[in-house]
Amino acid sequence: VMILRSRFLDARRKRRNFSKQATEVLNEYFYSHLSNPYPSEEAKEELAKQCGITVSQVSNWFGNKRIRYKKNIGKFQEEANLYAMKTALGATQ
Amino acid sequence: GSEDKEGPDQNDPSANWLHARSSRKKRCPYTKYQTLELEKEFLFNMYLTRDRRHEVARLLNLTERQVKIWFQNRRMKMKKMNKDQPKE
DNA sequence: GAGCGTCGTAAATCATAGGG
DNA sequence: ACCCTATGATTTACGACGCT
Repeated sequence: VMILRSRFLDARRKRRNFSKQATEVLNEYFYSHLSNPYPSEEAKEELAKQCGITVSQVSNWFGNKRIRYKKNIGKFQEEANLYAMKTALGATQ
Repeated sequence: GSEDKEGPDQNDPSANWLHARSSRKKRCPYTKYQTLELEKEFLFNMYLTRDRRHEVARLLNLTERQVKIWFQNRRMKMKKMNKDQPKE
């Protein structure tokens, strides 16, 4: 009974990690807008479509990313450089 | 020179984002009982009258402001649930 | 013009996924 | 199996702004 109840109450917490590809798309947006990583509603919709997730999930992702990045910039430095290089290469193409 | 680092850092990007919220109350999770009672009240009606808010706050040992904000958040949650999954 | 409404968010916390 | 970190989702608490 307790199991059933807890499952019912927390059903929405069931999750799977996003695909590698989706994470890639989100990170590309995040690091290419690092000075203001706040996508508009339209941008969120576009990202959601590209990633195959909901707009709410995109919002969650950015909320988590911003705070976790800010809390430990050092940990994300490598990732930041990687995506910065990627966009730079894309631009020079 | 001081520019031997890569370009992207330049300044601290996080300092740029949003207000550095100094004096905000730390989030304190409500007890099971408090949440349950708030949910029951919400089921009864989604909007509180002044008197009801006062009463609920007193009963649950929360401030009226906390109760007000809880209802605001709860309404937003309901809206989000309807948006994400219209049924259940 | 004080007061409550929504909207978007920060920050902490929760619950689990995933990997060693 | 166990432990630990990463990660997505949820919960408090506000600021900004709207309406009355």
